[in-house]
Amino acid sequence: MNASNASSGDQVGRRAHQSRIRAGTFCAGARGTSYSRHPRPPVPPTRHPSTRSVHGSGRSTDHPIMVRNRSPCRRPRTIPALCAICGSSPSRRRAAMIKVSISIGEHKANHGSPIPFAARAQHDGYTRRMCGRAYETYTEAELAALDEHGEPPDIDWLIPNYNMAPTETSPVVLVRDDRRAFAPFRWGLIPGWAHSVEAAAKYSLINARGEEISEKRSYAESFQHQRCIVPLSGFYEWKREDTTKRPYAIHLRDQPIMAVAGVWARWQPTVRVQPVYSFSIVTTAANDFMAKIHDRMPVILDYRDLDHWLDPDVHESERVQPLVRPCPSDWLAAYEVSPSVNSVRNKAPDVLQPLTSRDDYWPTLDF
DNA sequence: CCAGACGTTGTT
DNA sequence: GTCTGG
DNA sequence: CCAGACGTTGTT
DNA sequence: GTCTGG
Repeated sequence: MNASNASSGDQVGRRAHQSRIRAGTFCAGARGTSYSRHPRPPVPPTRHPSTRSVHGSGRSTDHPIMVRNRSPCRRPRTIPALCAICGSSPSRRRAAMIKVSISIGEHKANHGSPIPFAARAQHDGYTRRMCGRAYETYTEAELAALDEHGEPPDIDWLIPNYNMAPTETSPVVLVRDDRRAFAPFRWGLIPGWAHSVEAAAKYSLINARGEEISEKRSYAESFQHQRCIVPLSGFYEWKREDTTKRPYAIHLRDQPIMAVAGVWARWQPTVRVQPVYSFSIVTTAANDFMAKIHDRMPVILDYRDLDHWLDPDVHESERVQPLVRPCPSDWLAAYEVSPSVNSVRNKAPDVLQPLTSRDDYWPTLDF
């Protein structure tokens, strides 16, 4: 039986799927989940993807009741002690300090830059816009292509994810005890020395620029000793034009699985807690095909290079770095999808449906 | 030496 | 505007 | 990547 | 853990 195809079982399947994802454990027992190779998603329901409510809380300071009702018991409104530099509230600073383990002094010291605040926000650019969404619809049988003996892995946690976002769990392939192994890792690298998962997330370690990965403190160790493959059916990329952004699904023309280069890490704050295994996707400049959509792309490896990439004994940058390059353009194809994929909450297969006809499908042969 | 950071993309 | 969570 | 939150106190 | 900045 095929859970993702049965329309009556769709709701149930989806709910179970989501709760499994929410659980966020890396060995969550999603037993016996199977799905077809190329699921035929149901017709997309009409959606209003990004209708944002603009109105405020509905309570303003000049609300008649608020003005009239000045009982003597009421405490005068006090202005919270906002940071004079960044304007952050005490609670926000406290939260930040707890999470990142910084002191008040550090908080203030962080404002040492001579660049005015508004400009600094852009200059420092703690924003995240990158290769940040993917999908995984392959089967155990298809994963055999990544196995060293060409055998399908014996795993019971493989779940289709039509809209995979950072913090979610993905299968990775790595070398463990001298052999390739499949394991469910969290997307977003958490280096072993990170103070917390949240603190690591602040640095947006979901992508590693391949050009400088060996020199970055957050990645160098992983790049040297802990490389992995992230098997993706494809990934989403948003093409920006003027003020619009339209999502595309990008996939291989000839293979159901792209072997994306990744690096992984193990994080274990104390011996009492379970370690968290996580990964980051290595990115590189866009090839000609991808450049039509975006200027960056994940490193997609040739299957013949998997051993080389995964080999923990290969640690010299000169031997690994050559693999970090854009794949040939003619490996790829793409098509536009509905903006419903924008929301990570939309997990149903229909986010993969071509937006209109196949007219906007971009086989590489178009070049 | 110690303290503190450790990142990406896109846009300016 | 900026940060967090998925 | 995008969407959505962004806060406190005191009481259950 | 390792590098950078003061």
